[in-house]
Amino acid sequence: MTKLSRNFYTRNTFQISREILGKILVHNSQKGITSGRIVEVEAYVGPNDPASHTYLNRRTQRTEIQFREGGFIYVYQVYGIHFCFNVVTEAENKPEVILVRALEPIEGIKLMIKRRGFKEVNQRNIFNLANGPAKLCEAMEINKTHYGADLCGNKIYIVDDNFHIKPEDIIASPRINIDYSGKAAEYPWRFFIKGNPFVSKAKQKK
DNA sequence: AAAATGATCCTT
DNA sequence: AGGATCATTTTC
Repeated sequence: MTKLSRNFYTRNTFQISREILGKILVHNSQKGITSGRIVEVEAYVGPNDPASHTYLNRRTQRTEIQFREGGFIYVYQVYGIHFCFNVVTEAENKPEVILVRALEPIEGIKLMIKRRGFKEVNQRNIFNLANGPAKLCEAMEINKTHYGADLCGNKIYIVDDNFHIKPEDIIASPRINIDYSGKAAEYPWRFFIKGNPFVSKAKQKK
């Protein structure tokens, strides 16, 4: 079990996207520890990516953290209701991120069930705990207060437990819900673990 | 100051 | 297929 350090994050976004699958996201919160294996992500590669919040280098209060070096947390709110958790990648002034879309719950399942507002711990609920970007934020209790936090710290971080995924078990497909971005909507920049039942319900190839 | 726009989820 | 529900950004 080793915590990923700075040099893991300050690299090519696509390479990290593939390598981060199978790693474990941990939140050491006041109420207890929750963790889950990352099974689905999407790459957003900045100035040249019409689907990215930093397309054409758009720099606002919201996107500011993306311009830092890799390893920091980018949290944003969508639809006024939900939060999405992203990992900042690459070197300073290369505003790229990886959106974490789904987790396979590992630790603190009872706490996650509670945060999600489910009544009981059953298989169906466990599958629905974190199989979507906003769901995992609720289950892990990640919100705006974590904007800009350092993944190299002790609160929220990612660890490697030597879980191995064969390269052929990583599926690349188009990203979800970015129809507004024209041709970029077709780019295969969503990555998930083949056959994993915790991947989000969005259209999924065989 | 006001309008438009969602990197979603849940229910019907 | 549609409603919830509001922060962030853009436009006037």
